[in-house]
Amino acid sequence: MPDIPKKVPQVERAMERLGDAAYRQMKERIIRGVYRPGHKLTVRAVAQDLDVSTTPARDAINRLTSEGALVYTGPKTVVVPVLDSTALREITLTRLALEGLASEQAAQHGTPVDVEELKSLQRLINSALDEKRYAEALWHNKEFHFAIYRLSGLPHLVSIIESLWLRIGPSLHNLYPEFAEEKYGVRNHEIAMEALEERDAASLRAAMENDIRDGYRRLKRANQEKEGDCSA
Amino acid sequence: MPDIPKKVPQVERAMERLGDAAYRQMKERIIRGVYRPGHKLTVRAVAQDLDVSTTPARDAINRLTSEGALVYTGPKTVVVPVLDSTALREITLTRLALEGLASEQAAQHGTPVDVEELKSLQRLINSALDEKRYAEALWHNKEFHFAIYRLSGLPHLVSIIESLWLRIGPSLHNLYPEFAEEKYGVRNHEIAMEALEERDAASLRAAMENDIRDGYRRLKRANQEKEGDCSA
DNA sequence: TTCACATTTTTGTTGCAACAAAAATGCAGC
DNA sequence: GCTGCATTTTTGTTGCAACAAAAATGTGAA
Repeated sequence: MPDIPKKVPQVERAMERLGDAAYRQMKERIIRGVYRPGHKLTVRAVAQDLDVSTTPARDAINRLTSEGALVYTGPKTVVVPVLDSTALREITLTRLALEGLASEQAAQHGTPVDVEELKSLQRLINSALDEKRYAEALWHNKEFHFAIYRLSGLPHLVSIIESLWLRIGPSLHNLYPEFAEEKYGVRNHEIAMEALEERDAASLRAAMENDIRDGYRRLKRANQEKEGDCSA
Repeated sequence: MPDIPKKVPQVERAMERLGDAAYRQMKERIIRGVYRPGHKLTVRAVAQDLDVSTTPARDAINRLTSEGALVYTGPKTVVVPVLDSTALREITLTRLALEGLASEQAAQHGTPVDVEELKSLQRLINSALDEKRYAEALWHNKEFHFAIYRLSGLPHLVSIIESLWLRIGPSLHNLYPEFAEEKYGVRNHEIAMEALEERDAASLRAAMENDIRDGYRRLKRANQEKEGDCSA
């Protein structure tokens, strides 16, 4: 008898599986730019962070890795990916295609109720910006975009777009300190809402594409400055 | 390091983790349409199938699930998703955007060597079709497409396209019996190769889009017939 | 200092057992 | 035949420990 009966831990609550919860929380943190690009993630550290055992933590890390949200830099080291300017450009290109498509489709399904919801989200963005709660502004910005994309009625597309946001999320980290000297994309959002109201697919797509390009420039600049800091 | 120390990592070849191997094999089977849509997957069955313990099997299933390649139909049941005509259309729409983009970019980077490789792949497709080895033809067809997409130099984009193929893969299962009365997309492939040779981005994109649309029609028809069988 | 090497620590992986819950099965009663 | 309910079987989840391999650290020499 190699093993003595082990003490079995009982988990009373488990509506959501621990692995899923860990995955979801990690995902949210990555999209929010909580982790600095290059940050190393270890199974045990994540487990301790989220207060679960190693199994769900490893589960979450593996899932995020096979989605490209995390990457291997060595046989035993998973890190939050560092996007160079090439990768940033590539993802932006893909975002333009996908989020442009979603916007176009959304224009055909939007209702006045949806526009109201967007306006409400925009108010949240504005007040967060006014009070310099940039992380919150960024989060509401994400919700604004996805509220539109969901209107497309194309759930597969939306989930793929989400995986793209997962990849650029870490770059937002560099944005935090000196974020948003000017209002972040407010004008584009206003145009987008107007276009949605008028069911103008081309305009909505253009507005969203503009917003994406705008964010891209901001991100590129922030990353360049960051690289400058490191090499200097 | 020009000098080689005595403790050299002899086994330089990547020791693949069991979880990764399981994931990769499952992925390949799904893309190839080995599993019938609706097929239920259990941890223990997969483990026995791939001759690993439950941990790597569960790992693979979880990863595929969070990528959308498998879906939950109950709290404890993961199945190969059944695509209805709406979902099929949505994925095709997304494929057109993404694979169209990849094709355009590929046209700008293709070399004569690449064209030769494509021709060689096309020969494999043709001979497989001639000898009615349809599964093989389908596989080479996938390689043909991705050989082009990889020329785009956009690895993120390619990996996202792969996740889309993962979602339509199961539908290919319905295609197997009466597959390919006519030659599958041969004409489109020929045009694509010609366009690549001439670095004609628009033509290459058009050819690939045509191929996708062609496959879509075929798939739609096969699925309808399948549904007809079930309800009859 | 810097480099190379040996030692220690950290870390991912894997198999397994026990549990809880879902799915399958049996069975009685109609 | 079918339906509803209780029982049995199947199944996913989770924590854990042992192991191997990689990373970190220490050490000493030039």
